[in-house]
Amino acid sequence: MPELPEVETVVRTVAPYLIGRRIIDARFTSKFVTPGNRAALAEKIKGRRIVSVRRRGKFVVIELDQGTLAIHLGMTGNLLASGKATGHTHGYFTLDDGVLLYNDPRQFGRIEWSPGPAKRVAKLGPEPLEITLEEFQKRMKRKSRVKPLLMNQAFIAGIGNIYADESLFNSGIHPLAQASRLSALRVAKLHQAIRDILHEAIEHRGSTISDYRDADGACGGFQLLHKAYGREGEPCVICGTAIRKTLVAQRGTHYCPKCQKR
DNA sequence: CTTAATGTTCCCCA
DNA sequence: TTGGGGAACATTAA
Repeated sequence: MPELPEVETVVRTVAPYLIGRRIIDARFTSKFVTPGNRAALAEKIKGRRIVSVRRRGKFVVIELDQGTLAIHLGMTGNLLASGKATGHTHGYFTLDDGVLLYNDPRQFGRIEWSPGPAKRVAKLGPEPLEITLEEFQKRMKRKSRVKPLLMNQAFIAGIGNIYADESLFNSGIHPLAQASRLSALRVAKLHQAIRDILHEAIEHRGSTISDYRDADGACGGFQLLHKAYGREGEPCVICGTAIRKTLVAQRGTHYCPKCQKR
């Protein structure tokens, strides 16, 4: 569920509930979401005060007065500022004012604590909304196909399946095009398309395909504006050709066979 | 019953 | 070292 725009929306909606709060108690119930000693993890954060809540790539980074929590929402994770625990609640934080729930049916998400700065975000590539065109051009000199490269979090942090498809559609680039063989003009178009798509998706509070909700439980709205993702067989908004769906790096990939060239 | 789903990681092979 | 293919993780819905 969560790519950069969704995680950004979660951070913006959850931060006001969390900043300055003290964690009174924490409970974790999944050996997948919280590998290792879950009781020890709870003890480490019990009594800590929340200093800041930020996004890095697809991670929610919660800075405590001692240590840092890095939360990845995986495919079906939700961070909610209210609600009752269910069978899918694998993290439950009692705050001095309010609660914080981590729900995740598939349990692909992770909640990790580091004594210092979040260790998990250290190896992430640059933020797509901050990288300059020059830096982007340099990094694109790779033999990899362009779509899997965009989804590689060490290459650029925050783009997933939806926004890779949408960015490639908007720049007219075929998902199987080799990154290093794209002209400078097309690289510049892609750089701009990524920025435009992510900004627009954040404005619309992300895309809700199935599970994604913000911290208040609200759906996003950007799924209504997708031009490629999830539109197999529907007409391309530019040329009318049916959008095609194939498999690229084991992920469903949507593109216009006429507008997007290799 | 089978397939696919907003993600990541690990193993194998070239 | 880089890159591609496949599997694994757990659950639900079509």
